[in-house]
Amino acid sequence: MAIKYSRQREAIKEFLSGRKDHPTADTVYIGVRREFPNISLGTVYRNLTLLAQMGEIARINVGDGVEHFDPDTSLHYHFVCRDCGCVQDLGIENIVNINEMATEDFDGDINGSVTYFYGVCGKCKRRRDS
Amino acid sequence: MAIKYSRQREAIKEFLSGRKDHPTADTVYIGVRREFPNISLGTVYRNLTLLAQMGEIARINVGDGVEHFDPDTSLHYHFVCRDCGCVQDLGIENIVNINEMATEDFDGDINGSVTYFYGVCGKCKRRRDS
DNA sequence: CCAATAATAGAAATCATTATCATTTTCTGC
DNA sequence: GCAGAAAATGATAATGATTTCTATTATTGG
Repeated sequence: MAIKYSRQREAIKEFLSGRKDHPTADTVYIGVRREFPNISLGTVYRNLTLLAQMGEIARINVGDGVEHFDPDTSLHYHFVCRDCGCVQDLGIENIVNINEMATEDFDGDINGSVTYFYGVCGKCKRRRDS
Repeated sequence: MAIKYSRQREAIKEFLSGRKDHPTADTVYIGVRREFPNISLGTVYRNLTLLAQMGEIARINVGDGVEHFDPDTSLHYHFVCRDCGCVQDLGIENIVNINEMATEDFDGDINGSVTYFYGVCGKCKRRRDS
């Protein structure tokens, strides 16, 4: 099944491009509808899945029951606010040797890991203080 | 809303107790049905949520779309097999200073983190080799 | 331009989880 | 033990995110 161009897929890519807020499929849907008023939610899901498979975007599952999408596929870490649920990038370095550490005393192979951080984001923190 | 004893809740706790396979709600349901043939799946979910809130068990979300439950609430790490989907405990030490590391250059507060490891479990590895 | 094949919109289906509600259990004080 | 209040249950309906289905439309290579 060779992949063919689609304007909707381009619009989805364009919508995500440069974003730092890790939108959900529904957010993408609402956003892209400005340009394609009758795009289908199914089309959004299909293309997000396709783009993730092609490695053009990343799916991130932070445990809030909804899938988020990130145009930045480079290795970096995410923070999730327990107050507002926002998902932000963190500027820390790669956690060294973590996969190798984990492989000790384990009889399978470990080739990946994912770490999420939780707490209160700056905005919610300031709102609490006031 | 004071909590009252319930035989079903005890059976659920008993079923989980000592388990290392991190069952899902459905697995617990099927298991507990041996003793309570007409327990409701809703009751299972309600009690798993309750037990997790009370800190007697842990909910774990490894990104496979289903919630898993762990009677071991101590800090430890989990491995998820990309082949069979099984979830196993890992014997590694606490990843030092990870939350403090992450807090640098971040304007909110970080007070928790979760790390999952992915790969091929021992059983699937041996099956592949043969 | 045309046929083939992939992609779409819209809707229905699926799957995990939660909510509702009438009935049953548990518990507390007599 | 017993009554009554409160919580828990079972059965089922409802929800919400995601996937699948299908007839129609768009893309593409020749």
